[in-house]
Amino acid sequence: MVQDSDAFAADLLRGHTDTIVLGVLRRGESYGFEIYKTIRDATGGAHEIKEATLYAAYRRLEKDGLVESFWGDETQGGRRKYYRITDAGRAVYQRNVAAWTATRDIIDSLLDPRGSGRAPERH
Amino acid sequence: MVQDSDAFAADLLRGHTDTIVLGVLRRGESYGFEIYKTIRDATGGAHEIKEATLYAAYRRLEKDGLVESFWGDETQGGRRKYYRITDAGRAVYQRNVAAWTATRDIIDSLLDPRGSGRAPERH
DNA sequence: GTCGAGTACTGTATCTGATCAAGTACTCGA
DNA sequence: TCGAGTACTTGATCAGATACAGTACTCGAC
Repeated sequence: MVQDSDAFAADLLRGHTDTIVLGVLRRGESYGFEIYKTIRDATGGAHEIKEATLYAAYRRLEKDGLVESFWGDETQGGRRKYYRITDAGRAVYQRNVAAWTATRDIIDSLLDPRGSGRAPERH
Repeated sequence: MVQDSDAFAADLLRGHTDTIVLGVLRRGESYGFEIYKTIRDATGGAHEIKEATLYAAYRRLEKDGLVESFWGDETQGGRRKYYRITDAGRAVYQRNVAAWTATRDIIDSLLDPRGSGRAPERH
């Protein structure tokens, strides 16, 4: 959809979800819902990455060996599945950040967003 | 796919295609293949937005009234379909650039790409 | 004079990540 | 005990991107 952009259009983050999750886990292990809240808070409460999207990403990342999971030993109460980034995950993360940086600069140059507080083409 | 990122992973630009096309047309009317070449050149030859993707975007944008098209009067040779951004298109473009800027900063803050040549968190 | 590369546009089928919608299950404070 | 919040899961569906294929014209090379 082209039109709406209340705060964010639907899937502007698409394709970056895995990298974002790796970016959160790079700082330390965490569990599913906490990662979700971290991202939600980072987006200023506009939490446009939905739970289902993230849980799908966790599975994808684990299948690819980029994160590993284990159940926390919450003796009482709600179970939590923790995730930890692997070495392979860190390597992919580095590459994906580079890809993001390049992509970001390309879009910036094509959109030329004046007044965005950032000067394009300065180096 | 998480893994590969030779130059760009598959659809990192996803969701931004329409905005990018509007960004090109904002500078002046153009025809389909020329827009394609403009974007391809901007990406340093790594043309990750495919022709079919763009032609699909043109149709979408026209359907939504954000661009209008007309056939060029190439008296000799290949027909060219020209596109011109409409007022509605400019309005949407402005909003989408704002959405892009916000999205970009969120991803930047989550990825914290040090050494990207850009200092996060400065305001 | 035709052959291939490049230009230029189109259509259809398929893939994949994101989302919707719903459900399960536990905790804790009112 | 009831509702809100925490925490995870699954299945169906959507839409944009891509693969693949095709049509048609131009122009330089051979």
